[in-house]
Amino acid sequence: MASGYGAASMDQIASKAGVSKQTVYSHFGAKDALFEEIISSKCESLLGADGMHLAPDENPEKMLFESARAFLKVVLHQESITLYRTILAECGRFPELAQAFYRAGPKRASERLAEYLGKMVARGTLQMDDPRAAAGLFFAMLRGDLYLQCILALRETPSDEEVAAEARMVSAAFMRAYRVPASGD
Amino acid sequence: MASGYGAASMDQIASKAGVSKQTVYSHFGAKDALFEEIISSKCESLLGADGMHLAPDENPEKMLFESARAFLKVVLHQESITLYRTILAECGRFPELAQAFYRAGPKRASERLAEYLGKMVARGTLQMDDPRAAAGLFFAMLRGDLYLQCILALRETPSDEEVAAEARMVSAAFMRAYRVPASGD
DNA sequence: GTCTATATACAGATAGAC
DNA sequence: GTCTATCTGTATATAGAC
Repeated sequence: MASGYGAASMDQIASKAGVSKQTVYSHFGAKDALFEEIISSKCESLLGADGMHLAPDENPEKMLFESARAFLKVVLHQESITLYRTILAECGRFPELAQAFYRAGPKRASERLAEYLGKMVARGTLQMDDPRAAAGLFFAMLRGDLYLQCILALRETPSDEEVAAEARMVSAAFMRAYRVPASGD
Repeated sequence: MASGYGAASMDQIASKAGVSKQTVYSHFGAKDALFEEIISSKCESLLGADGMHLAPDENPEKMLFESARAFLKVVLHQESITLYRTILAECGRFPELAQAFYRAGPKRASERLAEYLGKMVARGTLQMDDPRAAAGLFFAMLRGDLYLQCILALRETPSDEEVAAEARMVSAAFMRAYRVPASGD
C-alpha cells in the first residue's frame, strides 16, 4: 500500500511477511492476483462500515452534521487516502478495482443518504427535486479543499476539531440550499 | 503521461520521441528531472488558462453557470484526468509537483471566484460569511459524482450537454444556498 | 508447504565512436 | 549533438531440495 503496485517488489512483500518469495507465489500465484486481493479487501474493510445513523425523527441538520463527520473521518484517514491514490494510479490496469471502490464507498453512501433525503422531502422537512443529486452534492462538498490538500499530501491529517468545523460548514450550506422556505420567500 | 512514472521506461520515451536514449539523457540528465519538467509544464498549460470571465455587472447565476462549465470542461478533459492521476500516484516522491498542481489549478480558481463573490456580497447581490469557503464549496460540488466516475475510469468523457446539465445543477444549488433571502424569510 | 538458488528480462544510466 | 553498445542492478517468476 505504501509503495503502489509497480514499486512494491515481491521480494519486499515476502520479506515484510517474514516468509520466502516462493511461499507468496504458492499462495497467490502472481503479483496482479495478490494486488487485486489486497485492494478489494481494503475497499470493504475501510469503506464498508459507514458510521451513518440517519434517524428520520431527529433534527435533519444534526443528522447531516454527524454523517458529514463520519464520512470525513473515514475518507481523511491515511489508509483510505493511500487506497484511493493506489486505485487511481492503477485504474487503467485494474478497472474492476475502481468499480469495487466506487460501489463500496461513494455509491453506497450516496444511496443511503438519498433514501433519507427522500423521506425528509415526503415529510416536508426538506425541499428538493432530486434527492440522489442532492446527496451527491453533499458528499462532493465534503471532498472539498481540506480533502484535496490531504489527498495531494500538502498537509497533515486534520484534527477532530478541523473535521467537525468542515462538517459543520458543509451541513449548514446544504441546509441553506434545501431547507423548506418560510412563507413569503 | 499514459504509463505513469514507474511504468514509462526511458527506452519507450526515446523511441516515441524518435531519438536515442542517450539523447534524452543529454537533454534532461535523469528520469526524475524529465518527469518534473513534463508535469510542471502540463500543470501550467492545462490548468493555467482558466476560461472564467467573472463580470460583476452580469447576472450572478449566469456567471456561476459559465464558470462551472469552463471548470468542468478543463478538469474532465482526458489530459487533466491523466495529469491528476499521475500527480497523486507520485506525490510521495515528488511533493513539489502536487504543490505546483494545487497552485495552478484549484487554488487559483478558488481565489478568483472568492474575489468575485466578495464583490457580490458588498453589492448585496449574494449573502455569505466567508467567500473563500463558499468558493471552495462551489468547486467541490463540481468535483461531484460525474467527476469521480471519470477519474476512476468508470465512464467515458461526458458530452457537452451532460457537462452543461451538471454545471446548471451546481450553480443552481449554490444560488439557493447563498442568495439574498426575500423579506419574511 | 517452505526454503535457497537461479533463469530470464528489462530497468536506468554511461562509454566512446562519429 | 546524436548514435550504438554496454554496464550494473533488480524485477517477476520458477526449479528443485528438504
